Amino acid sequence: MKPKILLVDDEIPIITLLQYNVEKAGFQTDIAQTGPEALDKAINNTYALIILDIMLPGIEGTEVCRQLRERNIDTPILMLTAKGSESDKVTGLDIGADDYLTKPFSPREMIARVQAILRRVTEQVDTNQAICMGQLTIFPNQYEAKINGDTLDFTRKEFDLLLYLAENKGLVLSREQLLNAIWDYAFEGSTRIVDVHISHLREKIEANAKKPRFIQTIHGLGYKMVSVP
Amino acid sequence: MKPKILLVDDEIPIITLLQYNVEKAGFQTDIAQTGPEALDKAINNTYALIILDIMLPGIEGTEVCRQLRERNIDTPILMLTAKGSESDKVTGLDIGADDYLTKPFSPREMIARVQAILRRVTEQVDTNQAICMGQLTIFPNQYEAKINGDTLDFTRKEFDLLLYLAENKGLVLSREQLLNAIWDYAFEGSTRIVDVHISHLREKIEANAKKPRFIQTIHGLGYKMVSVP
DNA sequence: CGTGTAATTTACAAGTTTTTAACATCTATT
DNA sequence: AATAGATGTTAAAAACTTGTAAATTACACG
Repeated sequence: MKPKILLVDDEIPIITLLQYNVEKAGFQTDIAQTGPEALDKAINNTYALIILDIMLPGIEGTEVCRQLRERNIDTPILMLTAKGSESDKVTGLDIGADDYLTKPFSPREMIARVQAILRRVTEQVDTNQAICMGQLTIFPNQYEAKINGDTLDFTRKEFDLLLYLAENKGLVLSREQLLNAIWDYAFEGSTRIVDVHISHLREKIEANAKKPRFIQTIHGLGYKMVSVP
Repeated sequence: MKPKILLVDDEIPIITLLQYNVEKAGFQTDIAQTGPEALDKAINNTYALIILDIMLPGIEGTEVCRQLRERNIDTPILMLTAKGSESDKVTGLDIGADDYLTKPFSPREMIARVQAILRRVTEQVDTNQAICMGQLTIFPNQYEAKINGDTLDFTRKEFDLLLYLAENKGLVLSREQLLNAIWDYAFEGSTRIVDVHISHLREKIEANAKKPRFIQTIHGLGYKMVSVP
């Protein structure tokens, strides 16, 4: 799906110009003509970017920007400023905009800036490949997992174990295999380490479940992770 | 070395006028008199700017412009148009020109536009982009960050570290990774230098927070920056 | 050459995780 | 149902990691 960009300006000709060029560059658009409308839309939707004029009736663009940041809405913002005065530029960035553009601007430059901002943002998404298992999503590079949107924290061994189970979901893994994979070397003798960590893991990811769901015990063999409990 | 500008027009008197003024303004020049010649030169050389007449024998100026953009050649283009009707074509602004100028024009105005475009382009290289993380905004080019509008001061290492964390926000970065990224080479042995700088950073950006917020410690692994603490 | 600032090392307390060990509970088999 | 072995759970000990203050070194600048 194409990324969606919110265009905020009170002048129809500017909106039209923006819309034409932004859509031509391969984005979807949404429009707001006043500060309150922009706030409302930005809060209740997910945009890839907001192009925000500084001069708006009602609430100023700077104020819209500041209020969004206050609510920890991190959508990248490209500010449009009318004058080239330094003060405008500084205040634009001060309040949490990602970049600014002085009117009049060439459409090409505008698109270049839009893409520069998005490039920076999407570069991160690349590194975010996740492992999905029903309600549970694991983010290997962030040492983090989410269940129904709630973030779960793990200790290192717990996370390594969870990740290994998830990477081999559906397979029965013996304690020995898990020891070799996660503890780097074969523990001598018998140890219950794996069981203890499994127990902790279950406590975290199966908090409100009576029976083990994601992690199943295969008696006499080991453990197995299943994606749809 | 002086920036080089490609002048494209089929009328020698116009070329001469352009050349005289552009060179007087401190640029080098190159000349093309037909569309194909212009395309060839623009593709095989690097110019700071192209001044392109819309009326050309063979291929029209608009077509030259479109073909260049199609090849992802981003050299800024200033179009020259004869009358209002022609200028419409350009103001449609979908052919990728950066600005246009209606003939007849004053040399002074032409130079002003040339310089405006070049300023915009060079500015774009690395000005104003900020990194935004909720209340915290980082200005990479200014060695400065603001939190709720208050300016924070950092030492160089602190800022480098903050910036690197911010650029990789969400990702867990090991001490070794940070050392490689910010200290340029791998420190031998064990050192606590990263921790010490993290401690200083936190003191500055998390002044009134009990628990670490922006910078999280991932025990046994390293640190991770999050935009919504 | 001092002086002041920043960078680094050191040291140790405080904090967290991992492991062990012990006991409770469960499962399969007779 | 009894039993032996396997698994679940918990708490405390051990091992390791991190936070930070203070001491030391490096370094730029007058």
